[in-house]
Amino acid sequence: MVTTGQRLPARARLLKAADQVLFDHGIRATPVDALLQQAEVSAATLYTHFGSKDALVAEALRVRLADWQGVWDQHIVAAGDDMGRLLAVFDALASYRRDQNHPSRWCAFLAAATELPAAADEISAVLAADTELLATRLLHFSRPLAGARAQDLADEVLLAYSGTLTAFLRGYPHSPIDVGRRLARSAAQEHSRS
Amino acid sequence: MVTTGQRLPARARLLKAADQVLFDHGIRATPVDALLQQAEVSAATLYTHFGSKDALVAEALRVRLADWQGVWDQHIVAAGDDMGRLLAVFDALASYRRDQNHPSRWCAFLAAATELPAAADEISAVLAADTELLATRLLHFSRPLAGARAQDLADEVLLAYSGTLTAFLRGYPHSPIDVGRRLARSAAQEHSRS
DNA sequence: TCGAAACCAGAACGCTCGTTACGGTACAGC
DNA sequence: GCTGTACCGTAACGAGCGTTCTGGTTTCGA
Repeated sequence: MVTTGQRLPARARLLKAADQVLFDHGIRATPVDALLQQAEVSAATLYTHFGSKDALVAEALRVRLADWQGVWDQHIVAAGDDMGRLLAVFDALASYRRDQNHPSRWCAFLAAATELPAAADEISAVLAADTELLATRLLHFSRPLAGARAQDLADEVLLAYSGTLTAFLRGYPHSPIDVGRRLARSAAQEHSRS
Repeated sequence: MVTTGQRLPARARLLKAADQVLFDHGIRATPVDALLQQAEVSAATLYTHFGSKDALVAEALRVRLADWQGVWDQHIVAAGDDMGRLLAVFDALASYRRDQNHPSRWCAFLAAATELPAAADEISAVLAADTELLATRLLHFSRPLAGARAQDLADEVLLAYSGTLTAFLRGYPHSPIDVGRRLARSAAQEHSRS
């Protein structure tokens, strides 16, 4: 969190602007000029740093994934018990969305995969990495709660999490994170009961 | 299901082609020419019938919503009990995806809203209609199972359903419909227990 | 102080795409 | 047979966008 009045270097400004504009108004709907204007950067600078709009998008997505992972980490260590660690992904989502001062329509990775179906592997790879991260961690946290059926529970929590994200796009229901957490908790209880 | 060798009229061919191509390769990624080629129709015909690509997209989405609703209807009447009616949406989804001979990446309405964020109201209205349909019906079927907390249950099932759709986009988990159904069932049981 | 590297504004290029225009053909109803 | 309607293939237009180019200015370490 840099709070000095110093201007960030051009590359950082571009990434920040991309994160702010791209995932709110839409990736394809945002022309390069809008990014340049937001970042107060010239076109030549963008292309010397990144080479193409797609490459900038990919890098912005990677940064975002790393940020999101960091926020999730914090909520995992702050959790008190096994159930708390499993459900930490929902607290992290609430925290991540609260902390970013610019809105995101829903999930940058899912949106990118939808908007750029034939995109370079670089871009779709970030969604794959996000899914991989979710699947691995949720399986890990499911084990102490569901034992042999941990995989089933992990799949269910991943679905609840994805459903929460999609609810932002639908604009319904109104507190999707609460609903998703409830859903995940009842799934966990269902598995730990048997 | 027309099985005659007769060629469909141009308007119907266009709608069919739109449904086949648009929601697989992506709406923005599919140029008008690809639709014309698939439908074996000239450009002039498209524009006399629909006026614009966006209008064709909107109409194709409306047709799709009506089709989907019809499939869902069938599975509702075929269901045997309250729980079956609530979960019929998952059976309908499985049936709908099986019956269409062309693949859909995930959900046409959610994809359209993502790809065309600033689209004419016509297009975003279809996602709103889909959400409205889901919310209304799920609330209706939740009542006999959850009574006063029917709204909570309906919200949860909608999230499970949305999560299932999103899982297709992620490519994970591998049988999202089964996972979604399990999630919805345990939510329903949780509510009927209390 | 010098020189290189980073950066700027703006114009220009080339391509894609949605849309329209043009001239011609098949065919239904009167 | 005539006429109008629906449709065809193709060419052209115009706008938007990603990318590159040009020429000049700032920044900053040696």
